[in-house]
Amino acid sequence: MSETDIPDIVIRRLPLYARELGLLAGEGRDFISSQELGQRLGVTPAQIRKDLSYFGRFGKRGRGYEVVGLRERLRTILGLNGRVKEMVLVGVGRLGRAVLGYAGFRRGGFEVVRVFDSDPRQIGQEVDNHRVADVATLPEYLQRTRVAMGIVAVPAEAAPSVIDMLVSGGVRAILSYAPVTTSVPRGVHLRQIDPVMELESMAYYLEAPFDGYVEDHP
Amino acid sequence: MSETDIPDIVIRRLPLYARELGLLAGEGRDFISSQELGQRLGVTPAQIRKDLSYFGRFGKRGRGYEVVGLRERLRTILGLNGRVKEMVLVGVGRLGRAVLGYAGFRRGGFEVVRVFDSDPRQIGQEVDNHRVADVATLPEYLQRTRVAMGIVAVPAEAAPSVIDMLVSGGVRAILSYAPVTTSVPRGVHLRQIDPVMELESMAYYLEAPFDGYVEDHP
DNA sequence: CACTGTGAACTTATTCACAGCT
DNA sequence: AGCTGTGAATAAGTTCACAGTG
Repeated sequence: MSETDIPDIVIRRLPLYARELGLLAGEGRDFISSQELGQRLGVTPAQIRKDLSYFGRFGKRGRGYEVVGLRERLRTILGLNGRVKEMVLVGVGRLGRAVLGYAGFRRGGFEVVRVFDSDPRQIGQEVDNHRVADVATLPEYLQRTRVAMGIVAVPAEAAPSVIDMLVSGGVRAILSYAPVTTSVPRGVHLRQIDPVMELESMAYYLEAPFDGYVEDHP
Repeated sequence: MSETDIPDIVIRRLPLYARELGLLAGEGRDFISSQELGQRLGVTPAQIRKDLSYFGRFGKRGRGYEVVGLRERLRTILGLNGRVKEMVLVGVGRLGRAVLGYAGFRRGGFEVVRVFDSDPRQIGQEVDNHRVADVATLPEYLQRTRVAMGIVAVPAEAAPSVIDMLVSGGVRAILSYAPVTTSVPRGVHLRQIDPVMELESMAYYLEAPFDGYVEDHP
């Protein structure tokens, strides 16, 4: 059972489960059934059980899942129980600074270890305890350190070339905030966060603001 | 053909198409085939054609799609060609301020029209040209203005109650940055942005950092 | 006996493949 | 000739339903 035969959509739900189990642990809860966990997450119990079954048998029949234990298992599966995951950040404009200051990364076990920018006015500045490095030094840095994750917070125009640099440098997981599609080789994982696209798609449901868009159907 | 029989997954791709068409228009491109558009977006041409066919026949056989025209059509379908979409923002901590300062919303035709917080130290302050209002006044404000979209940038603990207030006030599209699952009634659309979850799921692919997670399989 | 784990059934989504236009 | 638009075929994902078990 190699990791690649597990659907990505399943992998993406694991952090959701882990997150909720963390909350449950905080509430002092010992066991939880797929039924109740599903209710809290808006997911069917069968889906949770099926998802977990890709990785093993973690439940106790008649009892459910041990909250802390399952959370640990999931974090181990995700590779999150080793040391902090180091990331580079490219772009320290408004957005990059917000990312750098976001405490959630640190709390989740991710840490920005070096920040880069191409703007001469930024390079050399101190931002949130990081000296901003010239993006020209990024390849050398990646070569040397083998950092495997990167965050892209540069304008759309700059994003493709930045992403190329990251990929060439061996970065295999990239989170991009730039509103542009960029292709990456197989084996490299790129996730985009674009709040505007989320809003745009929700706008569709606000009302039928148009009528007869099918008027030219035969 | 009511809007509700179009799969949500199709609706979510429309902004992606519209975004790319905007870029193409900027490049002065007149027509594009589903083939080439698909290549640029990492989507199959058949998928693009099928998606568009839910709404009408927008292409010219032998030529492809008229770039500006299709973009306008898509934006109209999404309800984005009317006036600016007004939103409330709840939470003006670090994250909320970053959201407020993000120029992409304005560019995309979305505007934060009022900001709220529960922290007495924030209430009354001026943030990015907005006077921060007490979240206690949110219900009254929604009642009066009928603003239909909201952004939630409060800590996880506070998010469920804030989301409830928005829903009660008639907000039907909510973008939440809080790392917590909250259920909303049918008809209300909630999208969550959680960069940590994205990173966590990508971490899985970084390497097989574990071996034998199936050791207790039969 | 209340739950999990899981094949089988079903549903949804994607891709194929080609007729039909321009 | 080169593309779209679309039913039909295929693939992927979800849910059912129930045997098995602590």
